[in-house]
Amino acid sequence: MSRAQQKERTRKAIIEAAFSQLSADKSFASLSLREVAREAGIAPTSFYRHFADMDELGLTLVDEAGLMLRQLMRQARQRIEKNGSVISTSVETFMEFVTGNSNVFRLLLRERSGTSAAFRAAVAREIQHFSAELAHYLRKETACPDELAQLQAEAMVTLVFHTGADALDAPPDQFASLTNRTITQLRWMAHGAASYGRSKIVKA
Amino acid sequence: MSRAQQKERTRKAIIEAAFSQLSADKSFASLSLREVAREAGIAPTSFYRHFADMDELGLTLVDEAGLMLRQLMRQARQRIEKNGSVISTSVETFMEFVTGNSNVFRLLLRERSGTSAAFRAAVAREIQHFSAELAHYLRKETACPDELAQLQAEAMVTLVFHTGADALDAPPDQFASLTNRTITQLRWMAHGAASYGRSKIVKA
DNA sequence: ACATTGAGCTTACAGCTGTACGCCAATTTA
DNA sequence: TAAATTGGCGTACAGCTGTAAGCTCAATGT
Repeated sequence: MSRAQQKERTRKAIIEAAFSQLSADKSFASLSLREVAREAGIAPTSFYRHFADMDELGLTLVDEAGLMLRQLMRQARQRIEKNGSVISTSVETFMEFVTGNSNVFRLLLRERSGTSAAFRAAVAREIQHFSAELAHYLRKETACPDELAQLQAEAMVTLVFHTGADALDAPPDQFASLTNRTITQLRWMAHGAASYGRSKIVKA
Repeated sequence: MSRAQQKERTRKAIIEAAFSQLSADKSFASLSLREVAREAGIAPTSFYRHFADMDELGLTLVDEAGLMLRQLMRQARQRIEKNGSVISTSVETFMEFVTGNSNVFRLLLRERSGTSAAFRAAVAREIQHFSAELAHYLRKETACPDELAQLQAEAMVTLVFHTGADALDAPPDQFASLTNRTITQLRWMAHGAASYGRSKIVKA
């Protein structure tokens, strides 16, 4: 095996080790370099051949998580084109992501309000992409001005994210209920934005 | 000074020390018993005379934060009775709380998705009180069924909390904009819940 | 063929952590 | 007044942490 290949392989092993150690009881902040190295099967000091410090690894994890979020969006896009309903499809797809990649979601959820400004910014950027994409669909569907669509999308993403967080602590038999409640909230949002926008235009 | 008084005093000192060490870069999880004891002016081992461990202190802090949230609600209630507008008054009052007690808000924000299930539950309980109170007002104002009011209130609280979190990283000159955006979102929510509820009844 | 590179290792150290143990001294109780 | 209680202290220890220094040795470059 080539040298570069091998290096990339252990780099992936480190990333994989870090992700696998995240859990409901263990955040990235509570991970130690030594723990990660142990899990990855390398000596503690070998860690430095790949990352300058844990922060650099953390940012890589957030990027990785962001990548998964994009894949999720692609998946949702396909479903929307088949299914038609933007809201329910988006929420359901997102909930599948949360339950299927709960540690990845937890990372985003926690670092969004974590102690590192760089982490917070990185997560915010990823979420921003997410809501921009949603705004795009809302614009297509409701033909409302860009700014309104963006504000609407941000609210929706906030609500969906929050529901995802709730799902992490809820028994699985409540997932359907959580999903439906959220769909209702988003529908209200869509209705409200549409009618309130119109009434504002009428008033003006 | 009586023994009990003195004990209560150092207990408060510990709590105060913990709160004062929280910041944008330091979460409760990254606080050490020794640091807190140092700040409180006692020996590390004396800490145990007041709390079994850091977790117990943490739960006390969350309770304390919850108390402040209740005070905030009382304040908002008074303002609403004078001012009249539930939504804008609530949002503005909340934003004042966030900027004036940012470390307290940060505690709630972070522990809401933290690594301790007990902490998460404690924070969820406090927020639940908050949204129940808001639901009460929504019911009075829009005369909608309890369940709808509750769901609506939860969405609103979610949105307001999220804006509070954003405010922590935003320059102060954007607070007004953040506040207004949120107010718009909540108005949409209220409009949507009202009209969608009606249309559902009409359909049935 | 030889020199260079670099991923990974071992060893080592200083600094921090939580907390067990036992003492002191002042308040409280009997 | 004597005894008991208890908040606070100092000492001590084991366990963890990040990381510096230097070695090995296989892949790479010339």
